[in-house]
Amino acid sequence: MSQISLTFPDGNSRSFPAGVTAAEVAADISNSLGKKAISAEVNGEHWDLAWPIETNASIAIHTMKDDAPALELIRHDFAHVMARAVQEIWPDVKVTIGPVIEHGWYYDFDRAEPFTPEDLGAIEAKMKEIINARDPVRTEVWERDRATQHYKDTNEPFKVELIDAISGNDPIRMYWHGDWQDLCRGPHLQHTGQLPADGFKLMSVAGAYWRGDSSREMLQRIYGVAFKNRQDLQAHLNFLEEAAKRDHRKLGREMNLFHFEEVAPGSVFWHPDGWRMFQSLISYMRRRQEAAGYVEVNSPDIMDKALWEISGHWQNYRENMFLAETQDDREYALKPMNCPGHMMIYNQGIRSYRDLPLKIAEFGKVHRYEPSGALHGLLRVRSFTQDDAHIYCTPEQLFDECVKVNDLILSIYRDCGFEDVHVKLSTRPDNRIGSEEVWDRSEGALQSMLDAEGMTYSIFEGEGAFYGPKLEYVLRDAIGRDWQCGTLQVDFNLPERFNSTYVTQSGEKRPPVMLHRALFGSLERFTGILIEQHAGRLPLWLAPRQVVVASIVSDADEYVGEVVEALRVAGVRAEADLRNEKINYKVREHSIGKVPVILAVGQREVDEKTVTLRRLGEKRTKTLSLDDVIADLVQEATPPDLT
RNA sequence: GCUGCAGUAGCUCAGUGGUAGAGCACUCCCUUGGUAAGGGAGAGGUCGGGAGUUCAAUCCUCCCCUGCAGCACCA
Repeated sequence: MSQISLTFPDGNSRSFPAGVTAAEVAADISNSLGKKAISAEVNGEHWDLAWPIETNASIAIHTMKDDAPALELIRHDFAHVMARAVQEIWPDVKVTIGPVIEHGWYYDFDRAEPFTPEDLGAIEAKMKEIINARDPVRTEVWERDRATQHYKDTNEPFKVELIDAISGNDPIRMYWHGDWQDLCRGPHLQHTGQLPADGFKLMSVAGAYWRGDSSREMLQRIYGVAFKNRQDLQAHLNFLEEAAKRDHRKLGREMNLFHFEEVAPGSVFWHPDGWRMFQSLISYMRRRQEAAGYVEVNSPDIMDKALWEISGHWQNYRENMFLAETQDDREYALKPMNCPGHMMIYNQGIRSYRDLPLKIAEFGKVHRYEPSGALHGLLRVRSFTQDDAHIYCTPEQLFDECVKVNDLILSIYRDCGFEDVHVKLSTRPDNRIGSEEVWDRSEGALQSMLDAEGMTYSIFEGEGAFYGPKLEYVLRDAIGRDWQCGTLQVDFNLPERFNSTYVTQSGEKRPPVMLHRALFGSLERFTGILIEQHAGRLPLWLAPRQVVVASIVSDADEYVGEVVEALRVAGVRAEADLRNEKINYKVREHSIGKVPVILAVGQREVDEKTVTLRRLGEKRTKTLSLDDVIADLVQEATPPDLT
């Protein structure tokens, strides 16, 4: 029998017979490790204890103390145990796939009747039975034909299709949890008793397309969360509860920022305070862009179909456009994007290489008929304001301009309180315009910039815009859903479609390279994310209501007026609350409204010409001279780019 | 758009085959109270829209609209 050499994390190597299992290796190291082992890492691959090792390899043994592999196994075994429970209760249900996701797993089932909340309770109970039974887990590699025939015999058509999709080189692996079998690449635990019976919870049922394809069957997906123990589970459930309080739709109501109406689904009615926050962001961005050499323009909201035919939107994007009906026989559309308007501005007059890079910016409101199911508060709307800009430059300037945009985005996000930003590079989609060579150049420009800047990013094949690849700067909402905010896109196509040119040094006409970029992305979405990020407790410069001056006794009313006036003169947004209510009541109400600073004024403050300051969320109060408070607040309310 | 769930006062929600209730918010009165709800009174609803079943529909059925969760989509 041939021998192989296994190298352990400490650098030592030992010789084992080829085909030794990870379980045998663990037991060989020590009895206790043999008992505690749950899986291994072999040459970087998560390895089932039962799998044989055939070649020289590096190996590490995992126990339940290793969080990442332990949770991976627990969640994956839960997926199987849940599927088994479902099929034990409803034998006719067809199984499909059940992967591990963040915090848990899901499993997709094909069943005629919907799962109800009561069903979830029954499934949970059955799962606990399976866990208590401590059924052994075992695995075998099967021949393709045998596996296919097996699933035909057991009437599991989805599994047959899955086997077809497994590449010829990969083993077709079967797993059993007790007598229940599933096709699975593994690895898994050793028996169902290793699962924490009080560490999981079934969360929800929702529809999901088979293989993510909207033309295929809609299955029923059951989501579960799982942790190593009851405490971790409870901590997660608490987190979700807390996150729900940060939902911008709820805070938007409590802070009286905006609302939605049935007459305009997906469009925002901004209230005075919400609009103030919105305008603070625009003012800030306007200053940042001016400092970065942009010029601001404004282009029409409604333009003739002819323009959209040139840009390609009519052919590629019409189902998402709002069309405008009029008395005349021309066809108009509301702009879904600002770029064609900017092309018209670029094309006025003759451009010289001396004009480049030309950076045209617009706070442009665009309208897109988004699918009804996609709408989501401020985060996905049908009309929104982009902090849009198009940079026209020479091919030689392209790289530097990409670097500048990247730096600007990161700087702005930092100012707004976002430190970690996920960057996605989306490459050429199936539905696209432009030659392969142009796409190569565009994608290359973005990627080389990212590499040069030392950014970490992930690549999403085929998810680019129809006219060019894009970088997406992604921020997370309160419960961990990702939203694209900033974007940077390279476009060699539009300038050609619009016959845009500039005159080079040698006097010939060339099409410029065009960059599409938005930093906030959508002001509406960014506002929503900001609210969730700060749980409504916005930094003073963004808070629509900065200070409320509240009287404690009516004898202080006149002085309250003086304090408000002094604050306003100093540029701080202040308002008086003279209502005939107790200070407790006023504090509670303005706290719910997320007013950052409450200045309470009673007889004492009147006599001493002071104010008593209370910060949102703090119990502690401080009595200070009015002048000191104003100086501090003015400083604090200054936007980060002006400090 | 798809699957499932929901829509009753401004908000949060209860309720019934015989045209409706609570708390908070709102208005008025009393109260001048020191940091997250002081007391009382009053006003407020075509029960999302339409059709059907029924002597009678907010309640049952169907269609539509809107929202929520997920999927698909997201230039």
